[in-house]
Amino acid sequence: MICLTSFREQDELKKKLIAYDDFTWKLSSSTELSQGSEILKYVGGVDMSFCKEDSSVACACLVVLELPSLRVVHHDFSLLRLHVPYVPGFLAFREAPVLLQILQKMRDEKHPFYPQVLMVDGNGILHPRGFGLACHLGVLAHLPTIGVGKNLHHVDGLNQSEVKQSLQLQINEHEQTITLVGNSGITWGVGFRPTLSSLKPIYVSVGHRISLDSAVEVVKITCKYRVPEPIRQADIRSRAYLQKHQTESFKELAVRPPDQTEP
DNA sequence: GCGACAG
DNA sequence: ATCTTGTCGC
Repeated sequence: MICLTSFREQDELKKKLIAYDDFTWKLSSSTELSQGSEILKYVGGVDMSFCKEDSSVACACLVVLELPSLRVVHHDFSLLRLHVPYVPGFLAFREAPVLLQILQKMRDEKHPFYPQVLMVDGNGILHPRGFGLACHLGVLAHLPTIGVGKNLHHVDGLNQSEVKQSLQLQINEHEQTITLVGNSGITWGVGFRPTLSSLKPIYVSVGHRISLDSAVEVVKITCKYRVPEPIRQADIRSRAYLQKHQTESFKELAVRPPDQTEP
């Protein structure tokens, strides 16, 4: 049930949104060979998979990859039953709580691989009210986040086929980007074709504490395939975890009939 | 008015 | 999100 409180919560959290670079690390490709300043090394990714038999049973996954090798150095899972439905524009209310929990667990343990930036499968400010899952999670975790959508959320006149057409017209290089400017003139994000073979673009937008330009840079250096590795790995691993623990998870998460106290 | 709408 | 086989290509 989506009501005013959800709407207001997004508005409240949105006041804390930071849409510029607010971190100390640099990309290793950075021109200024930083003396003493840290390099971006640990990139996180989150995703969730759902049970085909019961779509309320889900597995949330957090992975951390090491740059520049793109090797997975950490992963963690959470198997749970969701009680909040998916409603377009309110994805965060369904997925953010678990993802936040997994992140906090890692931070509380003072894990050495705690991510410097997190990639989220879901949009950032590319959202009807400018506050998608990536923003929501970023603000709550106080972590730089990048929104990555595999489909375009139709906002401000933005349209999937037009974006594709525009990218087609670019007879440019291999990887192609197009700035997503809506009817109002607002820049919502970037459409991006990571590889030659991927006709379908991905949609990158600011999550929290990062600029669009930096977000796109990070996406570029993490793309082996169409979907950036951190998200792709979280996707693969959450799905595998769900399948491997399918039998057990059904027992644990099964809805049992209410306890009947025998007289 | 109808349809479209991240995962 | 999930349902789904083969198939073309490096």
